[in-house]
Amino acid sequence: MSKPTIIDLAKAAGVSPTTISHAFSGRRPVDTETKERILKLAREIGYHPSSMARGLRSGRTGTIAIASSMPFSVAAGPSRLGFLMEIAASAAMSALTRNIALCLIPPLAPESNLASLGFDGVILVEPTSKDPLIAHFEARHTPIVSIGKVAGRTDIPAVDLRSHETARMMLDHLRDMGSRQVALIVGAADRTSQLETEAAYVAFCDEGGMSPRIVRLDEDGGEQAAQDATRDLLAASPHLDGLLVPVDAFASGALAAAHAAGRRVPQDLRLATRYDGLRAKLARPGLTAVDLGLAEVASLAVELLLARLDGTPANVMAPRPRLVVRRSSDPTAPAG
Amino acid sequence: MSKPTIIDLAKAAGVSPTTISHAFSGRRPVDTETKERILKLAREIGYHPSSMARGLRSGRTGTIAIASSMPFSVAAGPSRLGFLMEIAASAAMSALTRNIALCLIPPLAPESNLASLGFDGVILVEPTSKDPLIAHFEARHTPIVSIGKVAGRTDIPAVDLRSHETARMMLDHLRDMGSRQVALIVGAADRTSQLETEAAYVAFCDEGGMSPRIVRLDEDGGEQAAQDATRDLLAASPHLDGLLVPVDAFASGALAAAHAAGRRVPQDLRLATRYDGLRAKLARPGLTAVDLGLAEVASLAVELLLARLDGTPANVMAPRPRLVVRRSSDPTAPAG
DNA sequence: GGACTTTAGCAAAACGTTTTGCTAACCGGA
DNA sequence: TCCGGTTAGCAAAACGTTTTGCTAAAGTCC
Repeated sequence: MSKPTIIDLAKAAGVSPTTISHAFSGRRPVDTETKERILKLAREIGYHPSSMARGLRSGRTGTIAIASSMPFSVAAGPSRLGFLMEIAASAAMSALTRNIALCLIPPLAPESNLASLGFDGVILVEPTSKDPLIAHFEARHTPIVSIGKVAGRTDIPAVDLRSHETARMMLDHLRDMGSRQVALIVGAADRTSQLETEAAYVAFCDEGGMSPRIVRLDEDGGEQAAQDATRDLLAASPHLDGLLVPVDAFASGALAAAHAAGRRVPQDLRLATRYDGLRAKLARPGLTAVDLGLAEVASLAVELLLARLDGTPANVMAPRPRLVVRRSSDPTAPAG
Repeated sequence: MSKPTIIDLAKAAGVSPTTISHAFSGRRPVDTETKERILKLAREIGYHPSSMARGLRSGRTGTIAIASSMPFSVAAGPSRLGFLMEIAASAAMSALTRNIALCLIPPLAPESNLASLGFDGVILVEPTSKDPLIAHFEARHTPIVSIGKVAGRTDIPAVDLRSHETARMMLDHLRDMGSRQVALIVGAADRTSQLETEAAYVAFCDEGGMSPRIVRLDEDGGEQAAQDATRDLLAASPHLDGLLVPVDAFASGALAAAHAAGRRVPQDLRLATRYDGLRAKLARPGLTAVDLGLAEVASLAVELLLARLDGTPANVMAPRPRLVVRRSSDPTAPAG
């Protein structure tokens, strides 16, 4: 006996398929007693409406996707995985409560294979402005929303990650803790979070009369690249006493370089990073970081996408970021 | 202009829909020249076959799911997230190369909402033998494969994680490094990996004339529970000089407790854990762990599920686990 | 130059829903 | 008794594919 269809159920209940459909969808009134009989019977024979047949009729697959185009070494390596997956897990929950399945599009998915899959919409995590995934889905008329605004693309609804505010919060904190010469180590891609961070940093330097020192690293390089760059930076600029390193993998590398160079953290050199993931928590000393409220960000992104599917998109703000102070910047912070 | 259908393309190419279908699927020969014309035209007008229509006809959704029933605090908290997500990311890649989408079923998904989603099959990550997810999908006739065998369920095709071998490898290593009294701290659920680890441990103790000392912890407790339990354990058994702690979150806690109790790791107390994730790498000292080859495990699971869908399931072995020795057990291991 | 086989393609019937009229029965009011 | 309105339900047409026979036309063999 294969899966029962709406016809089987209709026969069993002695009504027409139409009535079954209405009983489930509620789009037309059905006699209460009949409806209950139908639902009970459905449970008994194990009937579940076929998502494909429904989708074919309604034009929706009931499936959305989430993707990040980060380089694989950053995205799938341990460093970025946390960030992306923390979002994905929350988004999946959020979607599921609306009877929508969330698919994972792995980084570097060969475009050709994406083609045949049908998603109602897609969430892009911090795409760059020229991201191939944007082009891909736009060509396919798949609605996009992004987590983090896309530079120059105001037409893509986004959850604003407040990166300017986040950066400013960290910089002010470093200053309050005593740093007078802060450098910035950042990824080279033109993600909005990095652009806004740079802007906030330049403004910060301006106000404090510092000369800005920005190091841009290829995201592919990961921890090791950051360690090398930081070694050189510290050698060239011995007066540095603060380091803003938004990418957590880079922060790990910077911390290692600081140790190697004999700088005491946080006494000689204060460090802060953006994503408050496992890396920040487990580093010694723990890395001062920012709680971005990713669970809520993910929920907002799902809601935003659904709103977009219904034709009423409206940009939305991430929850206010919250500084998590640890020993990498504040010697009085609790250990652990 | 809405999405072009096979009919539009057929008209444009001056052939019947049948021919289009064959041109794409290759199930019947089509004149090479005609086929090329069709494919070219398809690209031009932006035709993509509808996955739903296809699915409706063929009975496949082209979507598989991956789920873990780990308690949320363990699964979605930073501790287990790495393990699950490392698998999920690889599985997604693997599925995508076969034109299949991988959906994420978040831990603790309310069953009611799972109901309406149609998956061709599902991969369960280390389910317990009485896992509600198993019951759920079996009731729905959704084919299941699991990563890690399911105790008492030889009918569920599984990727054998070789947990007995893995445990033995770690125990032998601890002995070789000088441990004479090794305790085991393990999760309380009846996952095969834990059962096999216990069995291996008991056999190991037997051979070496040790009296086994097993602490079973509720997986919900996370790092803190492990820290508390380890504190008590070390106080009660001061002669302990080795600790096998397969769950990496527990291992973090155990390490903290060891430090707090003034035990030097690895000189007084050697420690090993199973999953070689961020935790093991970042701990100080680094935790000796096992490279389980999760990327390959995930691929195997996808292949296994696909084989099961085609009716030819056959259990399969994970790649041979590989010990990653770090300072938590071997003082001569390289730092970092 | 027949009798086969191969090749290239078409028509039509599924697949399991949702949606859109439509009908028949019933109700209350005038 | 008739009329408008409500209620409960049905029949049939989509939705966009894949699949199964079928038909011509062309090639192959003796």
